[in-house]
Amino acid sequence: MVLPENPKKSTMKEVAECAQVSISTVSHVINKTRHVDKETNDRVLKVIEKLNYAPNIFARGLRGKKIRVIGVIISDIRESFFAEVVKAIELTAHSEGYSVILCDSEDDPLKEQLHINTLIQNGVEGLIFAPVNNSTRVYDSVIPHKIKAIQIDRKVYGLPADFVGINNMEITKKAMNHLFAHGFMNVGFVSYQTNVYTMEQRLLGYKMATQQHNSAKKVNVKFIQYNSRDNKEIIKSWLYQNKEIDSILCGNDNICYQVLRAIKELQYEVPKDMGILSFDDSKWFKLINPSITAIRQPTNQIGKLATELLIAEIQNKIKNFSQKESHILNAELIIRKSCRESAK
Amino acid sequence: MVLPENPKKSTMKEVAECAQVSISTVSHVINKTRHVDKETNDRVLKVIEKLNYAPNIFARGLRGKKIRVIGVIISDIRESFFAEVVKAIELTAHSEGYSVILCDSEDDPLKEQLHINTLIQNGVEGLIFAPVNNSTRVYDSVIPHKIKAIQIDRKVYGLPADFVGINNMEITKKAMNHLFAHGFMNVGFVSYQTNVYTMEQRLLGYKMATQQHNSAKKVNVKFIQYNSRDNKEIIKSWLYQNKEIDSILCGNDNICYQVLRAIKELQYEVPKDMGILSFDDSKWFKLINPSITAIRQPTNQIGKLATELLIAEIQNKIKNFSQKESHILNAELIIRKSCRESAK
DNA sequence: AAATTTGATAAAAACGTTTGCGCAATATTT
DNA sequence: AAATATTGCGCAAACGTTTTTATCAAATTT
Repeated sequence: MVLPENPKKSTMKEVAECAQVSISTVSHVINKTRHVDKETNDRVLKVIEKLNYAPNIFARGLRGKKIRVIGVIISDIRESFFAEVVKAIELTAHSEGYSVILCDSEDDPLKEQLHINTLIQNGVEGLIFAPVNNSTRVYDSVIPHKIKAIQIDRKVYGLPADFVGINNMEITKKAMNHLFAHGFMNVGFVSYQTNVYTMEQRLLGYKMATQQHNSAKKVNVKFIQYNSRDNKEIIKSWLYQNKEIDSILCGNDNICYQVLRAIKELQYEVPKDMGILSFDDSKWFKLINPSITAIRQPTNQIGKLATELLIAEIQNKIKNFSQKESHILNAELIIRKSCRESAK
Repeated sequence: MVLPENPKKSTMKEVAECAQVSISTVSHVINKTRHVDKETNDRVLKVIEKLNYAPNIFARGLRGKKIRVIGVIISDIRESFFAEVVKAIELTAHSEGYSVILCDSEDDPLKEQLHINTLIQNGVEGLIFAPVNNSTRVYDSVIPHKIKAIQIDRKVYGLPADFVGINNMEITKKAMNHLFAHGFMNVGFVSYQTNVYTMEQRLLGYKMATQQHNSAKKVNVKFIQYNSRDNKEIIKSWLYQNKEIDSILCGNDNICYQVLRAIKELQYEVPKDMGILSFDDSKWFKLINPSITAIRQPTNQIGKLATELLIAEIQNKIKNFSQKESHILNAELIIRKSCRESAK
């Protein structure tokens, strides 16, 4: 391996000396912040190239310059939804010259608070996060630092942050009606217990659709813990105790996985004995037999839009500070074969 | 939302004034870097608490203090293998007080180089990366900055970085022998084309096992592009042109997905017409019918060990600089039902 | 009792940028 | 030709820490 000519980090001062100009001129050349004579400019650039110079980010940050780093806090990077969103965030951020610090909250408010604090201490210019719960308390620390923030997936009211997410209530209703239309009369809902508006909306959609369809029917919701190992067993006993349930709406692909395992062990057949419909369209849904009908969220769009909004706000290309908006994207129902006619 | 008492970022100077001590005393209290009178110490701490003071990371970094950020470069966070490894990296790093900047190289050497440069500019103390190819040229820029690095998954010789990965050749042989033992005579190998030692080892294992089993048999390898949309079709035509192939070893779960789709469209039956064995144990493998036999990599261990090694090196808790080690962990063959007796 | 050591803190010099201020020299207007 | 505007650039003061050196009293040793 060949070492570059100058093995130690060079500074602006060295560049200045080597190019026979003042430090300030070098700075202005780099930042294009005032006019510099073409000839001088080229000379400086050449020296920068030769010395392999790159500005010291700490000195820059200290002088109040933007350092182009954003923080992202999500529940768990292993969830396909978040992996896809983060991928889109990364791509968009990098294309605008921003780096991304990733944090998993694991839906733990304490971890969330901790991450917010470290991110702010690390000097991030902005934050994209999926709030753990409805408490605005956790975000108080963001305000005094004037950090811009965007909330994704889950929405908390009263937060000074735009929201990017989907039309949860409507798509849930649509999914429910799809189930009803195919003869499923008793839809159960399995989801993680999270105290956020998003979940409220889904529940509302679920309840409204159920009651609209047949007001006598009762709703049946099973909340499971995010990190619990017993979820399969819990679902099994729930199904065992609620024999009238003929179909399940799953809160995400991971939950659907647990549900499918439970169903398999109970030797129920999909869709004959049990209809399945899941939030988040895992690619594996296409391959499973029967293939799984799913609600596809526009993960790329969510990540891209959130990042674009954040960066626009950071760069003050944007409106009134106090007016925060919700950006509601459309989720899509992908119809496959797990919701055919029910036998019950 | 209640705003904290002091809405603007406070500085050390303010703390000093408020506590009636000098700035240096405050610094020493914070860093525990010299003895301070108990009473003074407590007073300073109380003021810090009250003013909600946190040190400015840029000023710190400028003075050469460690800032506890590491960079991670992997191919694509949406790949389950990397998502799991990154998760483990994050957990370990956070528990040691480090933050993680995430970058996807997308197996593009240019992006890799770009990311390395920005990470270094962002002042990361260390790097964990899955090299895109065998060229050491890309990493030259790391050396002069004295950034510690660990390579994971893929190994490049001559890089001044420890390696953490698995016993690729051995596990590949083991997988092949499992196929042979179940009557599959013509194993095809589908993988991404990457020019790294890891892949060479897998290929070697594949070839050695094939020739050891029956020296007359020829090897049959199909390389596909990482981001290509045509992979399913490419695999179909490859299988169409190589009718003798009775089983497939897949380079990862994503490839396995493409292979399974191709097979489904060709209306082959697994395992009767085609045996399947895949690197990377996706949770969905358990649910697919038939369930897929897979090579499980210890992703948590890989991420954890890599991070621990890196942090140990950063903190100089470690040995001779020039002596780099390979840490080879054991992958595991998870036997399921996609490799039963062949009918061919 | 003078000399030395120790203990506790303060003062000030870095670290490498950005940026407001100002000064020439040249070009343009009166 | 004098007055004014423009162009091109250097000087030096921040930014908020860490860390070396200095100070000054009290405690200990001679």
